[in-house]
Amino acid sequence: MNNPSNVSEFKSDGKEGEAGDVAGVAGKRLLSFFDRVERLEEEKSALAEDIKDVYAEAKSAGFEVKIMRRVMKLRKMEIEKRREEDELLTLYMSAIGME
Amino acid sequence: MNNPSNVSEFKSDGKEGEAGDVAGVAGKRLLSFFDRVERLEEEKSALAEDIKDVYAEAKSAGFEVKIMRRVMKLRKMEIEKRREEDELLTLYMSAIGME
Amino acid sequence: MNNPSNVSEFKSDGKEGEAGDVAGVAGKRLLSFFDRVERLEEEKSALAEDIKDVYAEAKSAGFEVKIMRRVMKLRKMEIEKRREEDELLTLYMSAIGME
Amino acid sequence: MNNPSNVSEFKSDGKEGEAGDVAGVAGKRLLSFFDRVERLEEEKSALAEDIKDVYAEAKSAGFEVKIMRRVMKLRKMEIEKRREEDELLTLYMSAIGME
DNA sequence: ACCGTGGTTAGCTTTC
DNA sequence: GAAAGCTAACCACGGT
Repeated sequence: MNNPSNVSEFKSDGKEGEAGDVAGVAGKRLLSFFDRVERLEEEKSALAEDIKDVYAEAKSAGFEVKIMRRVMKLRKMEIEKRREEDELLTLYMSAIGME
Repeated sequence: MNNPSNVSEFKSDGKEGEAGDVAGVAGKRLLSFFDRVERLEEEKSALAEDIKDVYAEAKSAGFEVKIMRRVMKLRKMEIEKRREEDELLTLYMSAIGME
Repeated sequence: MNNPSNVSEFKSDGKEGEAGDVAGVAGKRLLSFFDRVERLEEEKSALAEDIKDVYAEAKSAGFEVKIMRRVMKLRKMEIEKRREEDELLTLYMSAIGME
Repeated sequence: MNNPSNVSEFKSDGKEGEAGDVAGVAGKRLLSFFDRVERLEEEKSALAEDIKDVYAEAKSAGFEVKIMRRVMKLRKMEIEKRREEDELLTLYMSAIGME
């Protein structure tokens, strides 16, 4: 996309009026995307906070956060590995014509 | 914490029976922390997926994701900046006895 | 480092003469770092090329590159996992005072 | 390549004996490819380590790694640009019969 | 309060 | 031209 028609419609504030007044309907659409992303990121940050809180709680219960994080990482790696093995199997099978 | 009493109770599988059978109640507690973290991380990942989806949707609507991400970053910085300014303002005001 | 003494010595070409003429000896030192990095990156790129070549050779021998890459990935993950497990064990041991 | 004759010969461990005992010579060939790739990737990783080390050294000499990476990027782009210009020049020259 | 480390994300490269 | 894999920058956390 070398000369995208939507580019001129990017705007970051409302100085020229309501979003969309200038550039047409695209501004509104874009704004809606931004709002959705912003909302999702807020929720995501909240979850990150929650996770920190759990670790803090565990720490004050006498557990070592550093080790716990490692364990979690290992768990994740195991899940990943299993998933990868499954995918490989699928690949094999389709390669030899089974499905 | 040089010799934490709970450390010896870490275990990663159930070979010796239910968590806690061997090490007492701490193992159960620890396991519960792990599960809570895992659960939260799954939700967090799901949200990350959602965000990616929104960007993908925006892209197929003709917008440039790269630019959009920049805008989101700026938005975030502005919000952050405003928040800090407010805090500073509050500080000054309380310093001179206003509230 | 808020006001690093070396900053003014960054320069990317030789318009003002030999590196170091202006800023002193630091320019020469910096240039030497750049050259070393550049050399290493060239070697690295060459290896990436070699790897591509091997895959190409395997492909023309009738093997499926896609699957081969997956196998390599899995191999790598297994090695990583093992390493991670070892490190975790080390952490455990130091946590309970063994070494 | 829908039904490659070598596919059935993929195997990831040695349970059935030496690679190649079962599937013939192809297994050995494949294994050799894997080993070559693995070897090259190890060398590549080692170089990546070396590069990191150089940056670390530069950092402890008071330079800013972040800026240095930018400079390297620019250098690379310039080299690339020059190369492309040369190619274009060659093309033009051959187009008008010069060599 | 800073530094170092580790994890996440974005951009780039390469593949299909 | 889209999709995936790789690499490098960024950010946040924990430790000192």
